[in-house]
Amino acid sequence: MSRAEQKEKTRRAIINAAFQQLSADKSFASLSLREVAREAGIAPTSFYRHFTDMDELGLTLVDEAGLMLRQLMRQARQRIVHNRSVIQTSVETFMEFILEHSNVFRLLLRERSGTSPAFRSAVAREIQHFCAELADYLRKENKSSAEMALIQAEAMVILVFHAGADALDASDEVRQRITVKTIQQLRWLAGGSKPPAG
Amino acid sequence: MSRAEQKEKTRRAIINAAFQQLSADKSFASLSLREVAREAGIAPTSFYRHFTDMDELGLTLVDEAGLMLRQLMRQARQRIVHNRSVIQTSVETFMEFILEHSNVFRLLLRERSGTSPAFRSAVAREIQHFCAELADYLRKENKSSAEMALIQAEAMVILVFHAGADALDASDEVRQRITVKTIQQLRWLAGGSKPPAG
DNA sequence: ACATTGAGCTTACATTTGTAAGCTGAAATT
DNA sequence: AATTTCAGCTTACAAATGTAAGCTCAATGT
Repeated sequence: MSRAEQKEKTRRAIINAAFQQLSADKSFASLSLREVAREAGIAPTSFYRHFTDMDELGLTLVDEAGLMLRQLMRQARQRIVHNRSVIQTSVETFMEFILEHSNVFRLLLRERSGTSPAFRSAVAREIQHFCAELADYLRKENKSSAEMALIQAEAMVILVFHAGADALDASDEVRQRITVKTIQQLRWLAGGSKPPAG
Repeated sequence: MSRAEQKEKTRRAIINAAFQQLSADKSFASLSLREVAREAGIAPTSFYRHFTDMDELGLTLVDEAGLMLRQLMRQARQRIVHNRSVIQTSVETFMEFILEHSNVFRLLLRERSGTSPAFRSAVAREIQHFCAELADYLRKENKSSAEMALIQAEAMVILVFHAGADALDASDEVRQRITVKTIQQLRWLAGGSKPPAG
């Protein structure tokens, strides 16, 4: 294995170790460099060959999370075409998606209002991308102004993220209830002037 | 000073110290027992005369926060009677209120999706009270079902809390924009079937 | 072929943390 | 007046943390 390959592999190991340690009971701030290094299978000091800081690692994780958001968006769009209600499909897709990438979404939700300014703005940027894409869709769909569409999208994203985070800790049954609830909330936002049924 | 009085005073000193150390850049989880004790002006080990744990202190803070929510609710209601739009008055009241108790609201928002299950459920309980009261109001106002009213209230509370936390770090001008945005979002939730103006 | 590079290692150290053990002195009780 | 209680103190320690210094040795460059 080439040196560059090996280095990349270790880098991934660090990133994956960090993601793995993130959970319902463990925030990024509570991770220690040593713990991450241990999980990644390297010496604590070797960490510095890849990141100057835990903060730098954190920002990398946020970037990674942004990627997943875009992946989620694509997946949702694909399903929308040949299905029923847009909102229902989107929320259900979201719920399925976060089950596979739970820690990513918890990271975003927490660091959005977390303690590090650098993190907050990095997360804000990623979520803004996501909102902007959603707003674009809404604007075309509803023929609303760009400004209103963005405000609408932001509200939707916050609600869905929160609902998602709640759903992660819930039983299947409760998750189903959360999904229904969220769909209802989004329908109101989508413009209560429309008839309630999908 | 009686012994009981003195003890209560120290207890308050600890609680206040904790609240003071909470800020945009410092979450509860990142507080240390020693730091809090130092700020409260007592020896680290004296802390245990009042709380068995940092966790127990944290739950006390959450209770305190619940109290403030009720206070906020009262204040908002008073203003509603002799004013214009309910939503606008409420959001503006909220924004003013959190400027005075910023750390309290940050605590609630963070621990709502934070790392400790005990905290999460404590916060959830307090916020549920708040939501329930709001839902009750909405139900009477809109003649909607209790279930729908609660779902509506929950969405409103999440949006307002997030907006509030964002507003805390913003300039007056940006805060104004956030307020307007939030009012718009709540109007949609309140039932888009009504005419848009207040 | 030899020299350089650099990823990962070991060792080491100063800090900070939570908390155990036990003392003190003033308030409360008898 | 004598005794008990207990809030707060000092001292002490083990564990964990971030990170500096410097070694190793295989992959690269010449």
